[in-house]
Amino acid sequence: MSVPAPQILLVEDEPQMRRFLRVALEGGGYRYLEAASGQEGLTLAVQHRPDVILLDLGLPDMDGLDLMTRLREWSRTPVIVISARGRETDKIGALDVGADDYLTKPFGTGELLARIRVALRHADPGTAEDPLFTLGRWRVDLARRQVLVGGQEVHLTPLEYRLFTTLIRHAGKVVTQRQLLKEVWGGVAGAQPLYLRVYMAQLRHKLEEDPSRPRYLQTEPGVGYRLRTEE
Amino acid sequence: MSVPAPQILLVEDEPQMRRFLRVALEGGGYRYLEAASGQEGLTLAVQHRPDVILLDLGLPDMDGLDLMTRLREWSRTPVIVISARGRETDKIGALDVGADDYLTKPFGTGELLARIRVALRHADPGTAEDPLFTLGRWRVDLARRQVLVGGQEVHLTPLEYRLFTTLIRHAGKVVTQRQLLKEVWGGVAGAQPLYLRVYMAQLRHKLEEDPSRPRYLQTEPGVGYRLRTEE
DNA sequence: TGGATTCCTAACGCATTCTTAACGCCGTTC
DNA sequence: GAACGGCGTTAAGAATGCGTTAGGAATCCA
Repeated sequence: MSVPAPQILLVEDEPQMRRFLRVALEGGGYRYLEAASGQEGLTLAVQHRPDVILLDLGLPDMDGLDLMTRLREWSRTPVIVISARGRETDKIGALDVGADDYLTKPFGTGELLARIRVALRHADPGTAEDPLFTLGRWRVDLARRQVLVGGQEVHLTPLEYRLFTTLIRHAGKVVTQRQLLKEVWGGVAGAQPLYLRVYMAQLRHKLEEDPSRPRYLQTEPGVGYRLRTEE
Repeated sequence: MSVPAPQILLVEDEPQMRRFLRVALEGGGYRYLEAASGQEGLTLAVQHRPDVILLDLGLPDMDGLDLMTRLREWSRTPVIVISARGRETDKIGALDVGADDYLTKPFGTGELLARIRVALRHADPGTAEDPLFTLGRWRVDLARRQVLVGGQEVHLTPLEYRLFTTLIRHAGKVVTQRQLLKEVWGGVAGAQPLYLRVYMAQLRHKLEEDPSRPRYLQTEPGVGYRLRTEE
């Protein structure tokens, strides 16, 4: 399952710098967006909600700090300032109105990309939802280690849970007994096919509507088991 | 009602640099803590849980990147690297193992303080959000380190509080015993699952209505513990 | 330095979970 | 149609893990 690449907005008036950074950013695997003025920068920030903003302070139409202030009124998107001004008061001013980092030109693209990774790391937590596996009335939250049947939580023992999630990982496909024993019991000697029968029965009792006629937890006689995914 | 000043841990072997930064940090209104070696730094980080860590990479007893890696196993405390090494590869390496910022010596104290403010801003995820965690009759003010049960304040020892807030940070999810031991005891060797049983029992006695039938502080046998969030 | 708090550790009883065995059912084979 | 193999079911003992208590060690603070 592929997540779209993070999008970077560059606000910079010098065409030469834009070309340079465009190559660096696209080479780094990011989606790239550019604005040549502060006004355009704000507009694009609203429209595209980039994941990181690179901001040159020396813009023709408005002061960079003003732009920061106006941006921070509604957005907490990480901003990395890139500037030719290396004076300490410039840095302090930018950081204190809400910038997250400050790079003085000239800088290496490697460092810039590393600092972008830091910014993305900061923005990330809480953005991602838990991946859910759903099937019929079942809802499995692998991150929470939680199994719901029709909204009702069902408690699974460690072995039951491992057996179940192993089948989920190979959903739709037949998993051989040998493979299940290896993945669930960890290749410990003495693991017998009998275990599978016992625990599959327990899973069916806890999860299936009619355990004697399993709808999803199906047996492939002589081979193994399979989690049926479609009706 | 005043919140205690943020605490900064400086890990730096040169006494001269320590003196200089101590003055700067205390002058900036921060509580100050120092370590002259990497080992001491890790120990103090575990014991005092500073809000920001300033780390010199050139330590005598261990490599700064190793320290970063070991710290990141259990903590997300912002780390600002201060280093005499200004090579780009040094910066990239440090940032990619988890550092949040990289300052090359010499630097101005004004810039350092501004970057500390940025780090503190990042660590406090909800300036506009609710710093309160509520669940049932519980109210936890993470900023003030205060726990209320039905309006009544309940005193927790440092370890109890850390264990509790660790579960809160992963609310709803199962936290494995290994992970809890790492995050609460700081990966110190000798931490045993027994500790968890003892402290979970204490937490339940202080927080749960019926400690023998916990409603929120739940055990996942063989796996870990979980703070239940929904009824 | 003394007192109080907090932490670590051991021991015991209880609950859950795992393992193992016995038995019944079903389909296939000879 | 009897024998066989594979599977499901149930139950009981064994093993493991968990909760609880308490006392001594370590630490902190005045």
